[in-house]
This record gives sequence, structure tokens and C-alpha cells, in this order.
Amino acid sequence: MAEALDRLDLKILDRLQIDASESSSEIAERVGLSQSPCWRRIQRLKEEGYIKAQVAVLDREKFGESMYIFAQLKMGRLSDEARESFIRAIEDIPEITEAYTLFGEMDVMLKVLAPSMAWYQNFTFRRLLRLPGVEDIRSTATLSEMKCTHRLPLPSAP
Amino acid sequence: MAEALDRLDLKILDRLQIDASESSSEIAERVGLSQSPCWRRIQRLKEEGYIKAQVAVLDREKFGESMYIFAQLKMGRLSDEARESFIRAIEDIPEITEAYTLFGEMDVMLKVLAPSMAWYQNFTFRRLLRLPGVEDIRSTATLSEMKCTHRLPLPSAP
DNA sequence: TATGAAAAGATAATCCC
DNA sequence: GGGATTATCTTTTCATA
Repeated sequence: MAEALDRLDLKILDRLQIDASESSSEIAERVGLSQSPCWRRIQRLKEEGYIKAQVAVLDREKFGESMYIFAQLKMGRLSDEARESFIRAIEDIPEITEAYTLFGEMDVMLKVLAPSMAWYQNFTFRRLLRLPGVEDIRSTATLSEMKCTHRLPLPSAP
Repeated sequence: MAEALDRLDLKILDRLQIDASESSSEIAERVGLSQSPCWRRIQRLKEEGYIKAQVAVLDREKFGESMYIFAQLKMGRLSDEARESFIRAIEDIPEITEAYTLFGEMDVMLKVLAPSMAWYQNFTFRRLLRLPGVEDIRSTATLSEMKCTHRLPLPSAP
């Protein structure tokens, strides 16, 4: 159902993940195409699911002090139900921005946006430790952000 | 220079970080405003820096197998120059999608998008360990993604 | 089948109230 | 902030190679 992407598709995708507010004619010019084929390619890339969404990136520093904290969770054995309820809980907590299952010792890695240390301490006890299956938590607090992007490395890019 | 945001601004921002492809009239309707004041607010939010960018979110699974790996780096003492050169190197490596300085033992946390384990092994030896100041690396590989968003929790949202 | 040109429709941007 | 107007861009259609 999804054919391979050519160099132009990759260039278009990379432009869009840098700046999706550009018009299709601007992008067309950048990648060396005229407006309408460029527009059609973008439509196709959306239909085929290469482009999942188009979102505004906000400046979190404008919304007060906050810090990312990585929390590694040690999980007990979970039934399928409990596991699903765990995942639903993760999705429902907006301060948890990312969650991954892990190889190795700790089972789950969370990235949490914490307004403060006090908030986070409360959060670990009142929320995280009460999630189904969570047995232990090891947290790593970040001090400052050097780089943060969602841009995927594509073959076309630098 | 930047005044406080009211409830409508927050609602607009949250809509935009969910879906920035909606027209200003659609957003206006959602937040209970007419098109032109809503558009003016969006412009102001961009000018004042609340909105940093508008980007396309790509589906990384469509681009072949890949995995996120968290790498914690132990750093030696760095001169200001070396530190800047380190940061520049981080920025220039597209597979490093996030980088944070840390409290505690390990100094730096990287999130790396690795095409494969073999690639990552090579990457740690040929790139990471050669960056200025890097003395040791502890890596945590992820198995699967449960949640991944850039949506900031705003007071208006659920 | 892919492209380019051009028309129709929708949206963004600017007016005045 | 709202309503109406204009400019711009998106989307469709059609002709071409």
C-alpha cells in the first residue's frame, strides 16, 4: 500500500518537519518542483501516514519554571488487563510526555515534565507508585536542556 | 514585554499543539470567538514567542526499524570552549534528538534514535566517546514506545 | 503516469466599527 | 472583540508530454 519514497518526497518531509507553516509553493521552490505536484505529494504523504500530524511547538520556558525528569520504573508481573490499565493511566497524565518499555533491569522509562521538585516528589508517591505494577522508581532530574527536537534524521538531510 | 495569558489564549495554544492545521475560524469556533480576534491572538502568541514553530510530526515506524536509546554520559572537566564545541557537536548529530545536563552522577543524558544495535555500538565508539570531555557512557535501550508527545500540559487542558 | 497552468474555493490578513 | 472586505493560498480541474 505504501510505495517507496523518492528523494523529493524526503526533501519535502524534511522541510515540513522543520517548518510546516510554509506554503506548498515555497516548499515546491525549495525542493525544485512546481506548486501543484508538490501539493499532491504532500497529500499523498499524509494519506499514506508518513505525516501523522501538524502541531505547534510551544516554548515551555514561557510557562514558568519546569524541568524534565526521567523516571525508571521497576514493574512486577502484570496481567493483560493491568498492563492496559497502566498504559491508559500513562496516557491520561499530561505531565508524562514520553513512556518506553526497556531492556534490562528497570522495565519502563518515563519522561516527566515537572513544575518543581516538590511537585515531583508528590507525583511519585501519589501517582506513579499507585499505578498498577509499579514496585520501584529511580529518578534522574535534568538541569538544563541542550537540545530537544522531534525531527527525524532522513536520508536527504545533512 | 509578555503579558499574562488568559483562558482563551491557553485554549488556543492547546488546540494548536494538538492540531495546527485547523483554520483560524475552526479554532475560533472551538474556543468561542470569531475569526479575526482569534487570528490576532494567534499572531500575538507567535510574536511573543509562546509558539516557537509549527512542524509536521512524521511516523518514524514508516522509515524502517529504529529504536530510541538513552545514553548517560560521564563528563570530565571542560573549558568553556570545549563545552561549546560539545554542544555544537550534539546539535550537528541528527540522531541525537534530545540532550540534557543532569543532577547527580552522570552529567549528560542523550536520547538517540538508533537504526539498529549495530549502528549504535559503532556510534558510541566512533562518535560519542570522541566528543570533548566524554569519559564514560551508560546506555539504556528501549523496546517499544507507549507514549510520545510534545504537548505541554496547560492549565486549560484536561 | 506525472507535470504544469489556470480556475474555483477557502483561508489568512487587513480594514473599520 | 466583531463584521466585512481584500489578498493570498489551497484545492480542483483540465490540458500536455
